[in-house]
Amino acid sequence: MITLAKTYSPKKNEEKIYKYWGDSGKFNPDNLDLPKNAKPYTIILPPPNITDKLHLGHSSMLAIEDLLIRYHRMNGYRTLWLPGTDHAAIATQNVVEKKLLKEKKQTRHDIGREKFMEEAWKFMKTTQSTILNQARRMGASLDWSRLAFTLDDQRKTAVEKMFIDMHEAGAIYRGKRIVNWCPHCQSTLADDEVEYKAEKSILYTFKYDKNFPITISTTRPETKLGDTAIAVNPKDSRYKDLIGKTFKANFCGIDLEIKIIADHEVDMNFGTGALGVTPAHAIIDWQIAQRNDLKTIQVINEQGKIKNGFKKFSGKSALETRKEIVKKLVRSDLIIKEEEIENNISICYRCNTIIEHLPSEQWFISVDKKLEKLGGKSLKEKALEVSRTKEIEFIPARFTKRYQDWMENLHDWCISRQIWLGHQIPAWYKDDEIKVQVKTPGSGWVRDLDTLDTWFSSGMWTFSTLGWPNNFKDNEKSGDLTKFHPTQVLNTGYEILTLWVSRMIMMSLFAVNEIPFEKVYLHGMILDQHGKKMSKSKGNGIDPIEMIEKYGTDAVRLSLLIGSTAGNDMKMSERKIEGYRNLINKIWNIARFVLHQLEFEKPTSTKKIVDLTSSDLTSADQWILARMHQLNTAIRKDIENHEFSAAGERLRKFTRDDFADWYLEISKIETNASKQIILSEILRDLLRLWHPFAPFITETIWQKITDSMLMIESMPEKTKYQKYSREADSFTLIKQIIIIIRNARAQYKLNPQDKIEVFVQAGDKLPELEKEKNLLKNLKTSIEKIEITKTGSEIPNAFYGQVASIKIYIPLKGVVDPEKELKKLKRELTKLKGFLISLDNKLKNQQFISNAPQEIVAKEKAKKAKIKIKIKDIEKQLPTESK
RNA sequence: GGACGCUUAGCUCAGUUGGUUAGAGCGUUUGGUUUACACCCAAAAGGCCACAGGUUCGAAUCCUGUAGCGUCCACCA
Repeated sequence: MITLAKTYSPKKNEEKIYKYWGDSGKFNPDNLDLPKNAKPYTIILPPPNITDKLHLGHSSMLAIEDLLIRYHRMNGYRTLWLPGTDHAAIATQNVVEKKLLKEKKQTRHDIGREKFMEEAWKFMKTTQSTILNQARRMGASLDWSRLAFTLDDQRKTAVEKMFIDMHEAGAIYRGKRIVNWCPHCQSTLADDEVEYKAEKSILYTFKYDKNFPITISTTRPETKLGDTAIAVNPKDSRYKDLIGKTFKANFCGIDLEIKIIADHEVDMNFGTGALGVTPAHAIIDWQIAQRNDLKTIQVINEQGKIKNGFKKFSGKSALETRKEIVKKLVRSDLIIKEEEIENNISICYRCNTIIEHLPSEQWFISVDKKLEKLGGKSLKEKALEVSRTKEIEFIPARFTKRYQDWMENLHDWCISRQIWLGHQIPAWYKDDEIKVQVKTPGSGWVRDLDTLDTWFSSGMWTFSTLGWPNNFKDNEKSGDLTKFHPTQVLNTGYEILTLWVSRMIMMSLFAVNEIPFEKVYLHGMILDQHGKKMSKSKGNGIDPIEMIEKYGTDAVRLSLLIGSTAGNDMKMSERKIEGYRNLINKIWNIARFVLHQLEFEKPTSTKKIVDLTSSDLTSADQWILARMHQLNTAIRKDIENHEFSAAGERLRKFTRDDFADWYLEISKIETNASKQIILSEILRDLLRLWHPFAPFITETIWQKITDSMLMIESMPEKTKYQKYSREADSFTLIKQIIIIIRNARAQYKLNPQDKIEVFVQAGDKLPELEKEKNLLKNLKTSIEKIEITKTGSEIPNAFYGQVASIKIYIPLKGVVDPEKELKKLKRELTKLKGFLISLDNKLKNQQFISNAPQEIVAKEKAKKAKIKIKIKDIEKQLPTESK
């Protein structure tokens, strides 16, 4: 006989179970016992940044993905979940730099590139092992044999090949552009790595010098040292006469040559309607300069200081210079207005330093260039096409629009970064020559010191992890790439939809000529109980590992899976996790009861569920089997629709309300021969269904009752309980009677020892209820006397009672259908009634059809058609369900 | 400035093509130690579905507007 401890202890079992799974090798799809044509199911884990340990957001991602993976593995798919981590370039470099400064009081420049990288690798190795261990604690069934890192050797080969290929195809070019420059990180930033902070700044309205004919406005007077033009709107009558002329000006001691030009981008209503054009330090100005062939004068250098050649300003910081210039302008009486305005300043997303816009030589990916490789389409066009044709589906669908809007407005992507941590760009320079290749072209050639944007390597993630480029020769896939690409789902937070997802789509289309994934499931953020973002600095974070220690992994997983829907944020609290710990314990006790009650020995049943006939079954048996059928089919639908919360709630409802609270109670009274089969089979199938949600407890119980591994068992057959799907009537009646008795008991405030008499008017159901009389009496109802008759003529027709005894009269009129069936039928009848009324009205009012707009007529027609079909359905049902 | 989302019980949220009386968990109150479980069981209270219009026989659900909250994008000299 098998016994279980009184409460389930996650701590005692989880590590053991995870090791058991891992040792079996079954995380690796190559070790699964599958037919050759088994369909693939692949998820590539979005690689967590290697900067820090995992937070609850990662746990949520792991829970969702592991659920999908386990579900599909149990449904016979060739299931691969591939783990990895991301070197996160700037982010990690900053962390390592901070650490270096704190521990050794050194900067990266003090120790040099090579030494720094040694430190970085040491750091990354430690963090990686922390992250991977955390993933294991979450129960993630990742194929560790395929572990990848965005900066490892295999990925290095892939990244270099990609760069060279794209350069050859003309998709990568080197050019001078205004870039976002972080003076602290000493690097360029991509547009979406720049953040904005609302701040009050002063808008100065002034003239360059006394004789200058036009007044301009700016919040950054120091950049005006590099002005080469003033742009006005061509429609602006105030400046019409000046357009085309060039003026000399002496701006705070610096000589400027200002051309007056017309440009449609200029807003006539802002400031004076005249824009001082500083081509080197503003993006719009740069564009205006390009259009009008203006000179570019760079004022601010890479350190955020004024460049040489600006006399006394040279070498001073931008802010200092601004103050001096303002002072000087005031003294010369050139300032016309100073007003405080609310504007956004750009800051670095990593270090919050104010960004400078500088012209710089950088590497770019061209998103608009038509590429031969893509059949004459540009990366942008291709990436839009796959979302428009629904080749890639976004869940929830509303994110399709966000993706497309963003894609349409995408500019060329600057991919070079002046940092050390990352993939060094495979480009070589000698005098004015550039060669793009990995090995040095010979003596005198110097390699580009820059590294690639971190999204360049993570954008290649779906195929670089599956063996590209080795597995891709002559446009033919081989190996893992054939087996597992395109992947099925990418599950990630909506905040990196644009940052990452879009890049992956472009890179995959270019490299392997196919989409990287079929579906993008976007999950929300995990917030604290007040709806605030969890962050280290606020100290409001919940540490997943701490919660796992306290409540067990299964409870943490359930708290993340149930009660959250795609694309929506979720508030998390410890109390929630505690609630699911209780549910986990309930499952444990259900198993404990089943094993104890039936003195269950393994292996057992000779007969199977499908062999049972209705003569073997009581009404309760039939009812639970019918409920089980509903559960089994609905769960599949839920998971396949990515409605994990609904699936979990359905399971909880069945497990607790139906199975534990009703059926197990009844099995204490009824002891027919089929009980053992039903109890043990439902227990087993419940464990299977729960497994993707709560893998540890289900496997722990499974190990007690079988010799196999639950993780690679099959889900219960879809049709397993089908033959019982319609046999739930009698027990539904019993449930109703008991609920009425319980209500009466509460209403009359009876004590448990108070006895009651019950009279049931059963109508057609008399024979069935007579059979169940015993069950009714024994189901903790304290019924002293029960009388079931066909009609109510010889029994009292009202409640009446005294303190210690009460008689309850329960009329059951005619046929009582299974709740759901009845509800459905009634809904249809209501619709039918409504339709007839509306049809009547519309016939009376013939103008409707002729006057109504086309789309409304069409809608009406569709509605009618729909209802007509329903009427047919009802007509089919009515004879058997007659009233 | 542009786009999107949210507003449902005290709290956290479901609510699937419009359809009898709007659901769940937690919390609260009441009763119960019934031999799987107090990490339990039974029951009760609690909702003008943000507001105002509209479409419809019928609206939490569809449309328009308003307010509050939130997210993303762009960035203004």
